[in-house]
Amino acid sequence: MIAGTTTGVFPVRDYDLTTTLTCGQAFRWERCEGGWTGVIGRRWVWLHADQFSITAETAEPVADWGWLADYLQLELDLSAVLRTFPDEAPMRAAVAACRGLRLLRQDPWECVASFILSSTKQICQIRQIVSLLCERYGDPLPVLPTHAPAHAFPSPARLARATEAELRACKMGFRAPYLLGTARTIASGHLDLTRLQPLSVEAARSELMKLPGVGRKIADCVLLFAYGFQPAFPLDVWVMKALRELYFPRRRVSVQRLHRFAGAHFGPNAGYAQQYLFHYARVHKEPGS
DNA sequence: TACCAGGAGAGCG
DNA sequence: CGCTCTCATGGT
Repeated sequence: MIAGTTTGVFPVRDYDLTTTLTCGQAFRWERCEGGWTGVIGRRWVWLHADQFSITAETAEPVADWGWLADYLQLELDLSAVLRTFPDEAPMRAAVAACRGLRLLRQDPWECVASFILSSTKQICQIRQIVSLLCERYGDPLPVLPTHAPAHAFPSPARLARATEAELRACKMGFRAPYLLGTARTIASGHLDLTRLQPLSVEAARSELMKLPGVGRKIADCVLLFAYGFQPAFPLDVWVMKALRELYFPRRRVSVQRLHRFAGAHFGPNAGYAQQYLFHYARVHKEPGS
């Protein structure tokens, strides 16, 4: 006898589901009937939230909701994280603008593959590419009646069997050989993403940067969004611009110096602070999504 | 139209 | 080293 239910209700505080799912850390969530549909691992799920709880509906009975609690980081005390941010005007403004923003805990392979596709792409385009990739190479998943078909994120082995031309047809352009090379490296067992968690952040970063198409920035995204390494501080064009304007006005500052500043200035949850600065910069300077 | 987008890697001096 | 150029594609 299998105990299980297709509906889970989880009490939360300070959790803005919409901001969390759309702030540029994950690329697969779609608006649906006042909530969001997406895929976590090999499970399709429909999420909706009110002020006090998040409700999840799945297509198949769930006996243990740990996978969802882990992905959404439901047990994290956000206020404790925010208290570690430096007490200063820029961070107060960012926190005020991003109330309830959380960091997810994503699958490392999906995260590294997605961010390889992210380089010099707008978030809406990354979403399109990832969507095409899943549609064409991901296994179909059961969904609730009346919902659109859903697919798992394609495995490294599946993408390793594709050709560069086939991947380019998913509109990823020059990123195709990077994704293919990384898929083949993972599929061959030459690099095992499941063995990075115990490493130091520096060691884990240098492992990730062995993958083609993965430099410092993408490695830091994976360290932060998939493994939860808080010293990881992805420095993209938005965050660099924000740091320069907020902390180094009218001065020329190298990327290396920005990294050193971030590591020293933002405290034990620097990665979290980074995502607040990223989203703050985008919502205040970008008219569209 | 010109410029930009959650960059990385190769080639240069 | 650090700098510049290229890579593909689509949005603004």
